[in-house]
Amino acid sequence: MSMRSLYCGLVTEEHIGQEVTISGWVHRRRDHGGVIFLDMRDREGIAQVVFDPDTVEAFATADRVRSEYVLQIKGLVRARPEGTVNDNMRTGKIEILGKQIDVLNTAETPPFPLDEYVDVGEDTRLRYRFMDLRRPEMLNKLMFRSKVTNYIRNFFDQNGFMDVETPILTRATPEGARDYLVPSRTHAGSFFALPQSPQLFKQLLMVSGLDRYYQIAKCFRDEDLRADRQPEFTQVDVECSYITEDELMGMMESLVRDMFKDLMDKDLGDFPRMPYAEAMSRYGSDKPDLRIPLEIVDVADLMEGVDFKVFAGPAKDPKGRVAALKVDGGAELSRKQIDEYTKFVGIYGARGLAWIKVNELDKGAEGLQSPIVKFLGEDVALKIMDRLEAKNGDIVFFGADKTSIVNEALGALRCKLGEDLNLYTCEWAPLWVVDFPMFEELDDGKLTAIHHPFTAPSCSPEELKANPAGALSRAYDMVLNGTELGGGSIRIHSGDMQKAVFSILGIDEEEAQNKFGFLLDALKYGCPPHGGLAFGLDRLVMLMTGATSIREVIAFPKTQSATCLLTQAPGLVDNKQLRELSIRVKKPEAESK
RNA sequence: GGACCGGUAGUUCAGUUGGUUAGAAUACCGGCCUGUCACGCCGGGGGUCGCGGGUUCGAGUCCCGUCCGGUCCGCCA
Repeated sequence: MSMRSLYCGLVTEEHIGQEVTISGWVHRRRDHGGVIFLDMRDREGIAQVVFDPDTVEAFATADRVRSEYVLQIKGLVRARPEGTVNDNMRTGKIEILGKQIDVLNTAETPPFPLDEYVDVGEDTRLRYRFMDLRRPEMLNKLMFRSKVTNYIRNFFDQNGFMDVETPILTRATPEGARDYLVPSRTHAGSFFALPQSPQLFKQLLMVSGLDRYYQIAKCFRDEDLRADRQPEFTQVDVECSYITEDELMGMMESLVRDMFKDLMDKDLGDFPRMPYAEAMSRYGSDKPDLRIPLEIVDVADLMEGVDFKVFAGPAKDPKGRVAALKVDGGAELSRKQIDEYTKFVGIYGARGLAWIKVNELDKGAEGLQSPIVKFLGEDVALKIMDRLEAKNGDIVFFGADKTSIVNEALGALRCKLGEDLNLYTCEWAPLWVVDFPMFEELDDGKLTAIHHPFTAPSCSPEELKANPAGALSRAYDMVLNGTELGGGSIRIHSGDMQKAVFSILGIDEEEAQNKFGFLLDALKYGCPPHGGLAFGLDRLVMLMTGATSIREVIAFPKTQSATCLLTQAPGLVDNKQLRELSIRVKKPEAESK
């Protein structure tokens, strides 16, 4: 005897005339005195059950049940009487005439409404996440996520990839993000770290000859949170032996493209490839949102003799950039809006936001409205308008500062304007960003790896050592709508190259041996050329579902302060547990519950 | 570490220049109602105004501190 013959949401006209058993929650109860309607809800949707006073016992029970009671109902599927069809419901053409109700469980009044008509605060939702996930909107996102992971597993399986689990208890990595640490009981004073990614393990699997590996892997980083960053998140982790960048990018691109086609009927087309330098120059970002047509244009060469103080920036900096961003029709922006954008670029370190409104270009500089034209000189101002192909009604914003500040400020402004003014030219804009530099210079002059120190450069160890700052890497990032979806590279498979990179990063041989000895060892024993990539699964599903935060596609996410409102984690532990781990906590009050 | 926004009934919110007993909608409880579908009508109960100080004759409102939630900067090889 089954508790259910079919899901509420899947009752259709096909079942008319059949006796069915459904089980689910009371979504809504409408009591008309002489007739009672119960909307019954389960994972698949909602069906209306009608109770007639003639069925005395069931009617009495229907009178008594409340929201979110768990019921098993036996009844007869029938077409709704004429004029009572509800076209807004998938099951709106039918109803179930209730014959028998079993109350499987009662429920207290829900802490917040489970319908779509009220936006409940996220803290309340997270405290009662088990109720929040009952909402069809949330259930649908989790069901979609499951479809995505299933699609991914199928894809890799069909392409000859092996799913291998790598350790969660592993070693702290000295570089990169802050580690989550786990104290070892059996080795007092020593700690495991949770993996920031399975990077080194998957490379070792290539040394082992697995040839093609993938894993849907949990990763952990103890850094501050954002809408698209959680301390534990999921990566689709991939690594292949004997593969080129082109093959790898092609395969990953087809995975994403096919998935969008099959799961959402969206055609992403071919992903364009853009060198890092071009992305930075045209969009001020290594993950440009190509839905927005605005571009950043250099204008420094037109400004010989101009005093750069007009930009409220520093005197002309040899490492600096002077660039402009033209917005079609932007002359309509009010002074107040421009002030807000000025404040906005300030977040990124810009000391001001110069602008020129193009009112009547045929009047020459007279037709320009701007606080800076008199400082630029009319001639220079017009040359800039000419280069930007500005026309009446446009506005041009300027950035002049250190290159990184100009890029970040104008890059962010470009995205902000795109959103505010709804300048999007398409729904989906994927691309590959390629030809990343190997290293980036920090303010103290030291070099740091842009990707990670296992990324292969596109030159020999000798060339790398001769000009590390100029070296490009064999790395690639997949970007969709301004979000970095995944990144990867061809890896270093020779010990000499690996040592050369460590040395450039200021890691001496002893330190390298100490921290990465197992990798250097592995490279000695015949490591095949290999490369791979990792997708951010949460971000991918976020974009696919239109969610504005990855918390919306994670069943039990953390708050911005990295706590769980549902379980109250992290929590204090008993002194006994601490003693077993040889740990003493500094603050006395934190030692006891 | 920093900037900004928010915290008032179960929920979503309003609350004027600091001034009577802090309101609305919805949810909840009771009553009525045989075709609703966010049913409707009548009635009722429900408040640590996040917390702690301060100013004041008087604080939801002003000031200081603090906690919580969120967006962002830093951070995230």
